[in-house]
Amino acid sequence: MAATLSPPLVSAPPQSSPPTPETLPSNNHRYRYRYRSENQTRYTVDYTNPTILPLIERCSSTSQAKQIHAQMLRRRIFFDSSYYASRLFTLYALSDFSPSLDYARKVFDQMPEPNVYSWNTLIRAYASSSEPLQSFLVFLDMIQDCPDSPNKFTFPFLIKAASELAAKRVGMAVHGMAVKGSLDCDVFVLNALIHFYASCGDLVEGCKVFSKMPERDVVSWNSMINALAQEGGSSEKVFRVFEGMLGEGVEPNDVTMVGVFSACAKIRNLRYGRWFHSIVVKNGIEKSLILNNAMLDMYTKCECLCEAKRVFENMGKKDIVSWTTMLSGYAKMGEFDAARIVFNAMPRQDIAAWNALISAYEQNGHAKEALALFHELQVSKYAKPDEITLVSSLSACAQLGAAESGSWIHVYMKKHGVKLNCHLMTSLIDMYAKGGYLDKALEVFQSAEKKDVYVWSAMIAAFAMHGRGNDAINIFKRMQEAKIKPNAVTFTNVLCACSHAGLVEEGRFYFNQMLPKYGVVQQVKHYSCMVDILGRSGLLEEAIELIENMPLVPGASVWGALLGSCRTYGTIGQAEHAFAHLIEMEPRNHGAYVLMSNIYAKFGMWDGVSRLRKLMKEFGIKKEPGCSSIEVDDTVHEFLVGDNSHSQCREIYLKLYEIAERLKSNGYVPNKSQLLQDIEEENVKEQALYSHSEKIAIAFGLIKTAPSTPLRIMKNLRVCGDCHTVGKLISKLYDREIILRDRYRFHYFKEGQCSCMDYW
DNA sequence: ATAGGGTTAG
Repeated sequence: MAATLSPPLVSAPPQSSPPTPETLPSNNHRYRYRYRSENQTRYTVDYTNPTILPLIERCSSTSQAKQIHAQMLRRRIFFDSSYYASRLFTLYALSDFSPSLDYARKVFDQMPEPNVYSWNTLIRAYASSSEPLQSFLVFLDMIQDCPDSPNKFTFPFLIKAASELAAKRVGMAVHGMAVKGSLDCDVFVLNALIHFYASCGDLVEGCKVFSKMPERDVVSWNSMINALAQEGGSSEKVFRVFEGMLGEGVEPNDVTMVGVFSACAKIRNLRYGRWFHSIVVKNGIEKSLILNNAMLDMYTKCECLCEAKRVFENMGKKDIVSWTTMLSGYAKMGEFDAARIVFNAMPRQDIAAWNALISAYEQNGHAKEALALFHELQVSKYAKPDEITLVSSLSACAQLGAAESGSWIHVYMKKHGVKLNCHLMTSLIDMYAKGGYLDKALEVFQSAEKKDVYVWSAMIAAFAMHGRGNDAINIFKRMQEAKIKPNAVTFTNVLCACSHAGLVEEGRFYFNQMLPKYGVVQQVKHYSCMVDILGRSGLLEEAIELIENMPLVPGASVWGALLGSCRTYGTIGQAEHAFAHLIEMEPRNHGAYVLMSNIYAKFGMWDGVSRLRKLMKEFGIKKEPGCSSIEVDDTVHEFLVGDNSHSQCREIYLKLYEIAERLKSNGYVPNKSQLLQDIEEENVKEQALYSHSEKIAIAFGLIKTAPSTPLRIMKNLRVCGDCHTVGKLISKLYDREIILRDRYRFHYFKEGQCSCMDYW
């Protein structure tokens, strides 16, 4: 039948060619009335028109629609029957072959008297368009021009528009109008309201609507389940609501199951996940594409890749989400070979696929691979970096301390006109700070127009890691002036700043104010910061008291902080106590063994040292090798302790030798105390001192960069006492600033001094 | 005389 439309079944005269938006009057409803006044003569129209309706019903393309449209204009049906006009208009507004919503709008504006149905349809079309605000403008016109009142169909669309806009007050007003129009018993209206309140973040109100409903259908339950599933930390509630649904005998459908799987995925609950999977099978629920994807997501998040692979392979239809989910499943597990195979097998590699790989590399500590991929992406023609790519890549630079590469990305952003959102701002600040460019971090921070709590917190962290405690606290104060509410992250950074700068009073002050003044509950990490602050300044008793009285289970980080301060101030008993707790929680924490053995060595308890060493060997625990890196000419050079694999190894060691001689002739005596734990022969110790990775990196930097260029070195472990002394001396004797980032903070060596004032 | 709502990744 559709084929008979072309050529037109009614031979249309040439002047009645289909209208185009250009030839139509503009979007102004005054035209509607003009049409009427110009056409006083009414034609008799057969409202049971036998030809038009079947044509509209079978219409499946724009050109067919336009032919029907032309006929209706010519035969005046369009003007004389608001019913037929509305049927035609729906084709333009909602069908998937609609040329555009603008076009539909122009057709709408031609209708002399659009009926309620047409008004609703237009509101509906805008609600799910890119301009949901238009729904409300149309609604105002409707109240003005439409003789009939808005009905039960109008409200769900309006509420949907309010959800899209996350316009809470507007939606509440619509809710009020629905109540006034006695439409608040319509299940569609109420379901829309649940969804609306949830999308504005007001689950309480959503629950209220839900619980007051006289009757609930499957969509009501789904709206509730999905609202809770999207809210963080409500997974348990999702399961309870689901059980409530089964209890009331409502059959779950595929949308229900998407919600519950997403809740499982969020909290990685495989047990529930498998149970839901069995329900899908038992109830014969249609395994729609989205449902399959949600199951896939659940299994990958629960690290159950075999199961995920089975789902994936049994899927009839796969889309890009399916592929990306599978890909990031492998990547997050560190199975990068498998991830790459999926990546290459995908029908097309969109930016999400690249992001999945890049961020997995970055999150698993393979920052170099992440950056390499980012560079590969830039030469690819098929995908363009987006904000997520940039955030991951900047984080990779931050990890590496590769500020040169990072600032290159910053330039790229400026060149491509990427607008700085808060995520990007935070990443940039973090990258510059961790790369040793505190001033650049501050520059970005100051240029920010809008700063959210993370941007502020990142700047506090930046000052903290550079040992600038008071500046960090100042930022914290300014943040409050700007009326930004600090969160748990903010306080971690503030306390960390106090710890690095030895600000005991301030630390105590802010720690105690967290809950009463700011309503932020102290977490284990805040306690460990506090223990660190107290312990570092020798207040060990107070630190221990704090641990004993804390309302949470002291985590490994708390005991680690205590053990750390025992090295300087503690008794052997306190240290052993902390160590015992620490390895009970983290038996494979190599740092703990090294620290404890350092403490034994300090007390000259060599039997303790060898006992620990035996233990480590027995459990196969290896000391993490020291590794330092330096960025020269956009390339990150990495050196392991005692490394001799670099192509310029010979020059480096000659330089090291030269440095040693020069330092010694200036009165330097190597400090070997921190090596006692793992090397016994005296001469080897001295050699080891010269082979520490940060020294190798410094030597390399001295060779490869112009005189008086600052050197920026990144180290994976804490800097040892000897390297710290050497750093200070080199800064003076070679007239070089050395900016050394260790595991915890920065050291600025300049003219023989270090910014940490030897407090670290 | 026509009709509507809820969903997956990064």
